[in-house]
Amino acid sequence: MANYSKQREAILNELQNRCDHPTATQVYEGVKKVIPNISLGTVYRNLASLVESGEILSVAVGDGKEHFDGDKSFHLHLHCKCCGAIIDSRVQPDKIKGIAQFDGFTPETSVCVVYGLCKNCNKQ
Amino acid sequence: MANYSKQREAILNELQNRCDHPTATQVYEGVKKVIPNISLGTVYRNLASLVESGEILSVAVGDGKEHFDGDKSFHLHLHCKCCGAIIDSRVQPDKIKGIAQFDGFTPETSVCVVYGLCKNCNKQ
DNA sequence: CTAAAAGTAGTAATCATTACTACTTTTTAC
DNA sequence: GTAAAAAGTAGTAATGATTACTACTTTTAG
Repeated sequence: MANYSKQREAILNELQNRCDHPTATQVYEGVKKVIPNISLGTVYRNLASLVESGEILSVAVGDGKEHFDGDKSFHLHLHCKCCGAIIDSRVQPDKIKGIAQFDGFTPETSVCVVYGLCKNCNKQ
Repeated sequence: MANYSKQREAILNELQNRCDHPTATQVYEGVKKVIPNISLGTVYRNLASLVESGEILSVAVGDGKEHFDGDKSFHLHLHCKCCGAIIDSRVQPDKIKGIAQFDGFTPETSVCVVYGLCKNCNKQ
């Protein structure tokens, strides 16, 4: 079977055993406890391939870093522009504008991105 | 009045006169036609302050660059993982999962981020 | 078992973004 | 209007996340 390595498995495990949205560096720090001499490049490569294969999600909030999420169920990400926290919210997407009353969060703007293949790239 | 400069005005203009989602560098290239010796740092600084003041939106799709959007009305961003295109869609957010039939786009995953202030930062 | 394929560690390079400094424009107070 | 303070800018250097590269190790397929 392709795509096996204990590094890849440890990275996926690390991500599924935590409920936050770590960056590549944070995943690296965590996995190091299991595989002390793992390389940061290996973490980046495997995270990218796990996103590609749909096993994890990539969350871009605009802080210059890519964050990763092991929870693939649909939920909103509340991003605090002050402290940088990323908070999960189970509010349905059609309620985005009325989100204020939930989670003690004051929303200002929201951006939704759907990932996939456009018409042209589909043909190829 | 604070916050005035012809550079800032030209940057806002550039963004509102195009219907795509340019990066800071692309905005820089465009504004250069009006103000040839504008500095890239000035573009970054003003884009950040325009986002801060809510005059434009920042769109992070996870390609390592920050994109900007002069259209503040709510709409989805369809991001093609193959060619990198960012396509606007007027599909309502509660229809995200049924988006396939629109726009000739094949969706795989979607991530929504709401920007604002969390409970703790609200208090300060 | 053994050669090809895939994956890895470690390091160097890339590139978007930010920081910094000396200079210019705008604002404010008289 | 004018002069000092405040805000903004150009240009360059620095930072930091991510990617590329190379020699080496592990896994897979026959």
